Amino acid sequence: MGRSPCCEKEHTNKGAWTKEEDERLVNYIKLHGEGCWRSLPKAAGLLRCGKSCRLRWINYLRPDLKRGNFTEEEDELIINLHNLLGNKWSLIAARLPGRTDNEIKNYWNTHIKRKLYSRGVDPQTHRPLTSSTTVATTASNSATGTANNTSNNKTSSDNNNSKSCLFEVQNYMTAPLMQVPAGTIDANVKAGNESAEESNSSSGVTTSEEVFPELNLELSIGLPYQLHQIPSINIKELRQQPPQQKQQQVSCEWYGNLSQGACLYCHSGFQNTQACSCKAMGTTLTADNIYRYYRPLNS
DNA sequence: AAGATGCACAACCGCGTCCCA
DNA sequence: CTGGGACGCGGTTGTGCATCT
Repeated sequence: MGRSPCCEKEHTNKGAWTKEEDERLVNYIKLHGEGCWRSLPKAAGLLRCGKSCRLRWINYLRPDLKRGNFTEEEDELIINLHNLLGNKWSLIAARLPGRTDNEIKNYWNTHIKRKLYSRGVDPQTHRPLTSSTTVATTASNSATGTANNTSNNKTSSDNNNSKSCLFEVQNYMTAPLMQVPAGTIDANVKAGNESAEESNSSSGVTTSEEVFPELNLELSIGLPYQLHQIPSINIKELRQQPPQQKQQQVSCEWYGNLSQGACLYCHSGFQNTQACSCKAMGTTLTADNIYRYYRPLNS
């Protein structure tokens, strides 16, 4: 059974937004706030579907967006986060203030992939572009074996790699966070690849229980200043909660359901064990601990 | 100067998830 | 429990601009 269309396509504009449309959208959101995207176009006098309005606002018109080129620091952060999270652009964007998932995704595809190839690193697996890789990665690397052809990488192997990456993260997360040294990615890559390849070459098979030492478990990755910000959880759903429920629901699990915040553990499918420190802390997040795991976009 | 090609990025599309009646 | 609406995400496409030939 098909889904009903999000809008009446014959009565909506498509393509590039005009300045007037932008102004209408911005003015409306300034007055009424975000949300209720389906009804927004009509209320704002726009011949657009709600989805299009939402995208235009989030990716282009939002006042807190950072303009201009990515810094070297941001580059490295994106690479590290991609190593951890795979193609979870929204999660990555949540760690980069002022950047959108779409922007990061585009930047990844146009710049960072090339940068990694030039370093001899496979952008999907974050491993050296050599043929001596593990059995587990052989299938995916067969596509990346044509390292110069990025378009060839847009195959199902990409998906497999993303899933594989997340799966690896999940495996890692079975270890308590504090037992993992907060080393740098570079150091871990250097030390880890050798041991990983060594163990793989001896066994010949990568099992789901094996770990991948090059992954950096320092989950407080982020631009430094945001770690000290006091978050302002100004989310629609939170406002709608009865007052007595608010504190109780500011929990890891609760926030894990919101795309605007990101618990790296929960979003990676990790639940209900000691490694998920935000759960272990109890149900209340504090200003001290929240930024280890979350960065609400509208903070 | 003009067409071809490549690049960057805005925008679209389809699907998954959540929530509620 | 179930079906449908709304939203968000990731992949893909379209388009304008820059560079090359």
